[in-house]
Amino acid sequence: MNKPSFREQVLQAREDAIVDAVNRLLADKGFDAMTVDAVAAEVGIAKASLYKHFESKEALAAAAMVRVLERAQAFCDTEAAALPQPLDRLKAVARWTMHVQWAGEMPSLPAQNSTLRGALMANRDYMDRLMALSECLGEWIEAAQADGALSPDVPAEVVLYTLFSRACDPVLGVLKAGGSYTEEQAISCLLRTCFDGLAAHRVEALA
Amino acid sequence: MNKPSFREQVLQAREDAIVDAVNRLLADKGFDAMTVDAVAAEVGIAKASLYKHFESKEALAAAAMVRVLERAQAFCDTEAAALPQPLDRLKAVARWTMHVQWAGEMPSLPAQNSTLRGALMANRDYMDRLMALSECLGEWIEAAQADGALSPDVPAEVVLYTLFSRACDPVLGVLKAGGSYTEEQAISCLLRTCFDGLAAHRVEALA
DNA sequence: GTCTATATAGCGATAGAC
DNA sequence: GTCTATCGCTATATAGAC
Repeated sequence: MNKPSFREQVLQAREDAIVDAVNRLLADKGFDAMTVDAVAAEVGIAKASLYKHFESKEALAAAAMVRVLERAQAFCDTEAAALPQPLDRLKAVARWTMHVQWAGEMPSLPAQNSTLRGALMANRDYMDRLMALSECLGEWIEAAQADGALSPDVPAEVVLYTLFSRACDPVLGVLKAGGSYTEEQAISCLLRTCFDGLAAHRVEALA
Repeated sequence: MNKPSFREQVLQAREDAIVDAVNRLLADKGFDAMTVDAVAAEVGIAKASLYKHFESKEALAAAAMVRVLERAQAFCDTEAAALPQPLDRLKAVARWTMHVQWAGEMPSLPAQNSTLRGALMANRDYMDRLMALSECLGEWIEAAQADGALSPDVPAEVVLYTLFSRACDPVLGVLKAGGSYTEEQAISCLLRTCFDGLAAHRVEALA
């Protein structure tokens, strides 16, 4: 682990700026509508220079995904891990993803683009980070199931997929666009919907 | 209401075939990856002929959306309306949308494509059907809230948006691709997740 | 490594004959 | 209304000078 040279630091800073721009565009317009020209324009460099850093548009998207996965992992390792109850950790992570989405920093990729899917699954960095995060969440899910906090009717993998899906749920964007809710109101409402469902629980019916 | 001529019936049949193909491709690859050439190839006619029936790619997508909205409305007017409880009607509709998605017949459009959004909102047919369906569901939602079946913490519009969102929830596709669940198992599980949430209810904790 | 300029290809849409 | 052939544009990716 040598100390990076000044030149390497400058390079790293430039790549960070590129990933920033990709992240913004991905969150705003989506992968298909994002053009490499737009990325270059936002960073303020020529398109050809981009291809010196990343070999394809898919690689750009992968880099943005890697970084958001790193941010998620960091949140899990610190703030979420500090909570005693597994269920509360999962809720904290879900809440965090919604804040990221509200801030316009959640790069959301189309599930159906096959060339993108292929590039991502061939990307070691991306897959490793995704696996690591899934494993961390998976442990909490199983713990929450074991202590009865999570419904036994929903398999662990379905819980995991649902958490990932809710991180990109378009409902939040609609609520933000509508303008009738504060960030806290909208997120709390969707969190409740996710973990407690749309239906009333009617505990009082037993009284 | 004159009886349509034979020529008009042939035309109608052809347009139905076009919408069929568009619907399949939209469900399979999404709007951006769907090409007009592919639509023409699947129907078995020349691309130029397509443009005699629909003026743009966006109009093709709109036609597919109109038809699925019609199908949904028909389900609401018959099978769902036959159920006595508003909550059960909403669950029936949600279940129906999931069956459509499982069958690969749910055209799902990207929420972020602005030209498509503009074309849809300028399309009278589409907007009218969407409004009609939303109004129908909205009444049931308010009725279910009034009788305490739906959580009072979730605003009616959030319930509505959530139902639309779950109709396109990628989780179902992942479960189908995984191959470990039957259609009935997967859909029942997601229905439960949607209406009752991921968390356990712990009614027994009161005992 | 950064730039300008360009190669290459796919796609939406149209022209014009029949 | 259907076809073949093609236009016009855009977007990814690259060549080559500096």
